[in-house]
Amino acid sequence: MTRDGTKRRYQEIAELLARRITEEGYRPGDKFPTERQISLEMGISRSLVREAFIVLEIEGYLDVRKGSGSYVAAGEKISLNVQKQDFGPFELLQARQLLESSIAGFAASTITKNDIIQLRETLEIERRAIENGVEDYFADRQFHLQIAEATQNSVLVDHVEDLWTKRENSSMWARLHDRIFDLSYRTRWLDDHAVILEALRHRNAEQARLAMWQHLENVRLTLLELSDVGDPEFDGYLYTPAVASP
Amino acid sequence: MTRDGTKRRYQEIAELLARRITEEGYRPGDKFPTERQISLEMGISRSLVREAFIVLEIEGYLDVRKGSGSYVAAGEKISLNVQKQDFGPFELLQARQLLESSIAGFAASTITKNDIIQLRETLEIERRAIENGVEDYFADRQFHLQIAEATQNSVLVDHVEDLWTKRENSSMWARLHDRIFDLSYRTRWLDDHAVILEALRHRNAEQARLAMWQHLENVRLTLLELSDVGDPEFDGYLYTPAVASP
DNA sequence: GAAACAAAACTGGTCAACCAATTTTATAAA
DNA sequence: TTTATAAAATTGGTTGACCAGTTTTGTTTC
Repeated sequence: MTRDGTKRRYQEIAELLARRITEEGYRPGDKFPTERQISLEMGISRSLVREAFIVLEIEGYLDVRKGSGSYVAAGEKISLNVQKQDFGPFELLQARQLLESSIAGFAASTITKNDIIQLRETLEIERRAIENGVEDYFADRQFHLQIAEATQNSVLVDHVEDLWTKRENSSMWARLHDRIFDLSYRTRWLDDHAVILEALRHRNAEQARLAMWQHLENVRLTLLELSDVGDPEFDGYLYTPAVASP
Repeated sequence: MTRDGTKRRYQEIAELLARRITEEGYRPGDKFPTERQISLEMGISRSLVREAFIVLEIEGYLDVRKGSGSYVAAGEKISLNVQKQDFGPFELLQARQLLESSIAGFAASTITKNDIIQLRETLEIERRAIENGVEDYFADRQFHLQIAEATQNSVLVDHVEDLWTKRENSSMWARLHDRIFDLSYRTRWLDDHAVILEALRHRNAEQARLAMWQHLENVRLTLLELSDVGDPEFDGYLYTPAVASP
């Protein structure tokens, strides 16, 4: 329906045809008249019928096959694939390993003294959080984000942000959350961060790339360890391998 | 999706446009590009765009008004996301150079024979398009996307898709569009693609990484050349350097 | 008669041209 | 300057022609 309440042409035709399917004894798998047949029958162009068919396909009434014809479907609604996706933690880590290590390497050539100072402050926040037994998800996230920001490329920043958003939306990761922050792994990861920072400070791209890779590899191994304790829900996520070391 | 898993064309386009609406900060009431604009931009007929618009209208993304245009509708699916981000072409290319070359390198270790065949087909579509002097934005996009898909990591696919979405939404890039597709550069880029494909076929990660880097460097140099003809609007975009060769 | 192959007649897919409603711009009158 | 009105430009709406896969049909061969 358009705003003023009038139906668009294709919508009208689609409703007519939908009624035909539901009220005239069509059953799933039955062949429906072709676009040409209906256009002749209704005295309209085939394009209009085609548009109506698209509606019927989306609404789950029809299954349209090129070269063959259209068939009555008994299906659920087809929906656009744009809603939030749920990525597995290992797939995510694989992607981070590949992308963030490249970004860290690049950042080594663009990083400023001020960036180093800010990273050092973030690291200190992380250290104190662990010391006090407080959760520090935000600082962890910020550390990685600041490295992306050091590239002075907003596209890269956007992508790293997206990686963390995906992680926050990952149902599997949410399930692991408690196990992760409960343990001493975070101390190791803090050391990892320090190594990365040192590499960046020396503007050593190769070393920064490797340090970031190793850090995420450590996270990956931790997750493997944690998810291996008998939770069958992780089947299918376990076999995503690490990317090769840079 | 049809029964055999392949998406119908209009659906592919609809998803592309839906992403554009949800992820690039369109707000209810905002005017959306016209059917003609998008058909030109994508190098496809308006009929295809029109079919995609019908899907978007049904799904509640768009409000289509005859004689006036299409407007973003106030539906649940519209994200409350803030302002539209407009990335500069050189910043985008820098990011692509860094990310896509890494991805190409990784893909060299995961690619299958079937992937190679499909890439070869895409390359052939590109070749024919150039031969006939026809624009084929989709094939170019698809080539890069297929490489990401060869990694079998949906996060990486998502990120490459996002890079192209950002490009489609880049106002600067839109301004350059005509100049780019008017020239013989596309032939060189086709050759670049062939070189990348060869490297992937030999499963040579180092070579694939380099070939992708070089390809995007060529695109970057072309853009530099085109934007250097006296358009003052490109100030500020010109100084984004290439990332170091891998 | 059965199997293999070729051709032709279907099918949906894509396109460019034209139609009709709306918006914008130009012009004239107040 | 403001308003009214008409013309032009821009938008989505509709059409018929042609393209590209499928299915059916006809022919050949054994």
